Amino acid sequence: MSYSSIDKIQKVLAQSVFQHTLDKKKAAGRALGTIVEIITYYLIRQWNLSSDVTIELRLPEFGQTQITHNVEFGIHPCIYCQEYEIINPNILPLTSKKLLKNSRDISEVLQDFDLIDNQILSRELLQKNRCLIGRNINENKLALCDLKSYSEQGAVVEIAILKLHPFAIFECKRVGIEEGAKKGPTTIEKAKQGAYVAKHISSLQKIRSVDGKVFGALAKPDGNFEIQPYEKALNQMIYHAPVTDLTNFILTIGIASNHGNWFTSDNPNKELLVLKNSYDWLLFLTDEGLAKFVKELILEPLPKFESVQKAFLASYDSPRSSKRINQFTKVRILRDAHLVLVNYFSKNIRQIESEWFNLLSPQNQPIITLQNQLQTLAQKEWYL
DNA sequence: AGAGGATCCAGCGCGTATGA
DNA sequence: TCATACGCGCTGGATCCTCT
Repeated sequence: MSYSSIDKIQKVLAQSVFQHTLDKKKAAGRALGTIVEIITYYLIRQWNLSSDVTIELRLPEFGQTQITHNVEFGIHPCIYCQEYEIINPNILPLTSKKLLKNSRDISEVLQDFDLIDNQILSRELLQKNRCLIGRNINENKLALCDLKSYSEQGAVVEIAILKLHPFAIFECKRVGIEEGAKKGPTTIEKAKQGAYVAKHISSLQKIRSVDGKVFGALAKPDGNFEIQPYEKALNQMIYHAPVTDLTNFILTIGIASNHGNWFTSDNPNKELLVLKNSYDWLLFLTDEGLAKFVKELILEPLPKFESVQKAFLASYDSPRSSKRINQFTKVRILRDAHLVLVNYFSKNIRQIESEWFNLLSPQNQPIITLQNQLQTLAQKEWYL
């Protein structure tokens, strides 16, 4: 069976997996939104940023810290990162507490941290991606755990200490095709929600001149502003600024799934313009990319990919009961499905970069420039 | 009045905090 | 470990509003 578009796939999922829900299409759409997030997460990992990520972090607005926003993915300065072997994890579930109990080294690394007890790997072999295990409020640091390998004999975990404040964030959006609609989505509020967050979290703020040119106003510690053309300001921050200038600077990246309905002839919808003008980078996850992911890993998986399908179906294909928990999300995922995804992205990264993503802004830049900017920021000497 | 765009909101999913 | 309450936010259809 061939699926020509994600809209068709959404309908297939609605009929097959989401039959029991009140609104099949809506439920399928919601699940596809989760898949966009998963694709984004495994792309970030494949870009060698896996040690720097947080998921669903509450981020305060710049200069207005009483207002916070949950951001999907934050990329943070990493000031420490080390793998540790846990010889006897003492059966599942593997928790933050058990890490400390079984490794003196980890206890030492985390001695200044308040422990956050989370399950890194549950009895059912569901793992928590980028599991938060500690917080140091005074020094604005987070401790995270990433499960590297697991067997009944032991586990290897990576412990990373990150600065609380990210230097980049990713937000994902999906807008499906409305039944009977000839035009694109008119869900401006979604675009505005994303735009609001993108415009309120960084110390480098976007302002406009009377002729519509965009300038960056950088709030300096001494209370003054440094104003220059936005692109120039952004480049300076990423490539030349010392870390002391980067306090509260955040590069914003939006990922929107595209179904060819964001344009009317050559004119981008207002929704798209809002997003484009708000994020530093706006990428389309293509119809083909999302459809390929769902087809190859969920609808018609090869035997080696079946654990992804299993995790997806176990999460959705029956009425939701209090017992059932989703095992296919960016945060909680079946360990085997995670391993499949890591492998899939590693093998197909070139194709994913070139065929799954289109760049909307900045124009005329390849996706490698984004990767390069993120890595440049990650490699600055943050601890100085 | 009706077309089409803007806004609202139901239903659902998810993460966290809390407390037993 | 489990249950529950709560806050937040996503999707897509329903409804409201504006313009002609």
